[in-house]
Amino acid sequence: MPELPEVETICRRLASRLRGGVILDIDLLRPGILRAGDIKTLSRKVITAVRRLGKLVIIETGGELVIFHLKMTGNLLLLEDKQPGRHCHLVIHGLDRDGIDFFLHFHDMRRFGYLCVLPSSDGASGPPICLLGPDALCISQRDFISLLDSTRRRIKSLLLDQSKIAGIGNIYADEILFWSRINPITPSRELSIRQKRSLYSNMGKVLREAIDQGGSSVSNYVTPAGTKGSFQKKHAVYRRRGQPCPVCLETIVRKSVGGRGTYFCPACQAPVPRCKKRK
DNA sequence: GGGCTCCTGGAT
DNA sequence: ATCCAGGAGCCC
Repeated sequence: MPELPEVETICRRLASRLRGGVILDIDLLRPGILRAGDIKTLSRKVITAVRRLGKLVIIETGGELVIFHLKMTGNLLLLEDKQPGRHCHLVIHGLDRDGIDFFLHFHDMRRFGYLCVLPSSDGASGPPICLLGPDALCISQRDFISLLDSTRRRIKSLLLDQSKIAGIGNIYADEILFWSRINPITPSRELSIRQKRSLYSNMGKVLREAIDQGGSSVSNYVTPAGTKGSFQKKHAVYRRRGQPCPVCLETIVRKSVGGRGTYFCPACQAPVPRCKKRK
């Protein structure tokens, strides 16, 4: 799915068009995607904001939070009409601030995605929002290092755990670990202090650069306008098995970590030998 | 930790 | 035909 940079791109572009607009009609083509709330309550509501939390897209009205999780293949598109595409599950029709019709389509080929309509008053205190740890772009270095020190889990699995730190997915975990020269299965607590600081710094750097590039279009991610992101052109390791490392020219390898395809440079990201007690 | 599940589809 | 896929919950 869209990860933090893709979701941030989607939210920014939706916000610029939808903020100040009003919702008129809602077509819920596949009711199963609505996980909580009543979609009809959105009729005649004014959109006050569109923001991101972790990988969630949150559309705010006067009284409700509309929360989308796009999972692997979800897309939010601003189209000219309500004609649903092959995998369209929801269309929200409204008028933007200038009185021009908008049609917000929710498409999702694999149908893992969902949405919730929750009251603004206490929606954030329940799932899915309450299940998220601090956002990867908001966490302080101090809190991040405390998190790393709190467990011996493999660093890649920890970065992917949304309840500990929200927003990083499979692409950016691999890219961040590469630039930090860290092997993905290193227990987080065993990283050197230098590596922990490097990880924090590269997390911000990689995510912000990816946002500047409109995210990564490796499969079917597109912005609400249907355009592709370009950060995939800058991937150092993700889905580059068999290709040369951009730093040392060693061959990139793929292995499974926590059930996820994991790409890394076996030279730049060699495991740090542990100090073993000898008997 | 690993494995399976929800789905559809692209690549080889 | 088989493997892989921007996620994540559930089971052991």
